[in-house]
Amino acid sequence: MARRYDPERRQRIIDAAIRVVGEKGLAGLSHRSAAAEADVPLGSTTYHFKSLDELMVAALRQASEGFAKAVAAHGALDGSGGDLAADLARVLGEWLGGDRTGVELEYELYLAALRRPALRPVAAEWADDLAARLAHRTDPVTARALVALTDGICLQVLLTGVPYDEGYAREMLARVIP
Amino acid sequence: MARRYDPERRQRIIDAAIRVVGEKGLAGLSHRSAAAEADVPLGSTTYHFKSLDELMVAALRQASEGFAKAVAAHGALDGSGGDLAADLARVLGEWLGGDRTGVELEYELYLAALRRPALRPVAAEWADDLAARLAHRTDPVTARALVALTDGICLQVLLTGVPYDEGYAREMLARVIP
DNA sequence: CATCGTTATGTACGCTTGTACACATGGGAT
DNA sequence: ATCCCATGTGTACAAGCGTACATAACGATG
Repeated sequence: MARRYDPERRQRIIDAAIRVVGEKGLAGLSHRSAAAEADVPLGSTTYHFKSLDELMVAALRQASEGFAKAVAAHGALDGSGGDLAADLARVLGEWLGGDRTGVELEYELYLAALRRPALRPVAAEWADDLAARLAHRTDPVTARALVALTDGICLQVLLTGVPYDEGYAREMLARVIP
Repeated sequence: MARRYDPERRQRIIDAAIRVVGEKGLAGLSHRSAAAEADVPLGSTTYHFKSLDELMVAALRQASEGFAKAVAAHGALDGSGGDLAADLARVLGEWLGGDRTGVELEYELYLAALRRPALRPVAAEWADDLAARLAHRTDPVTARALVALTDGICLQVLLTGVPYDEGYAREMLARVIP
């Protein structure tokens, strides 16, 4: 048989699951679809992830961590001075500008977390991470409000099809910063 | 046979679908679950709603209209003077305070629209309706930002389990109002 | 080399799903 | 009275699902 004793089998399944969610949505993720995408037999996914929730948690956690690292690597939010609202608006623009797979995946996580308690810590973790990052440049209370407004703006863009308006976002974010 | 030629059959199915979504989530809605809840045979739901999307749109549209009417009847946002931020924060508090079925259903609709284009007009309609209502007390641009911040705050409450803090909401909403 | 536990694989079972379709029924038009 | 057609009903089918499980293959350990 091909590819037996694959030391990175589990990781490859997670990567495949992320691709599946990105393409077909969370509802399209199953043991079978992940297995097909990863090119492994069905039994392999059920072995590494006893329940489907387990696979979902692993995939979504890795996806959101990946995003967090991308933002961190970008570094736009790390500077201690300057215009925080403008920086955040620019990061949002870049996030929403290119491939939206990551964005949609993030909010799909939100949606799923509403009904699946197992995912709630993952969603909360992501929001807390961004809030903590913002708290370096403002107070924690304001940071949380910025996260909330950010979420709302992204949802509006994703749902209405209206293109992202960086100037508008910057102004509204600036209003929240005291 | 019982209850043949039921003139409100279609309506009863929609009501049942809303109850199903409230209890089991959007993922739990199927022709069969709605039929069982409405106490009608399977063929009846497939007759009145050719596709499942059709049933979902009908149910969620009615649910969001119901919410809009409830807010309108409350009248807290209609006054021309006073503290808009406080009023909005209070309405949110009442919405989030009691039975959260309606809230969860609303945001389930919101987030599900990300992947189901059929639902997007319904979600956009709901947001536009709230924005229009707020625009009576402030400018349209600010109104949209208030909707965004509102959405973000609600999501944070729903996803993190942190109790709703009306004072915090009022202050952050007030910052957005110029 | 023998043994053991981990990892891998294929298959099977029971269940739910969307959808199609043939048939029944009765109200309204003629 | 008769016919038509919208409405109602039951059943069947193929597909997809999660999960369980018996078996096989390997690495490590003795």
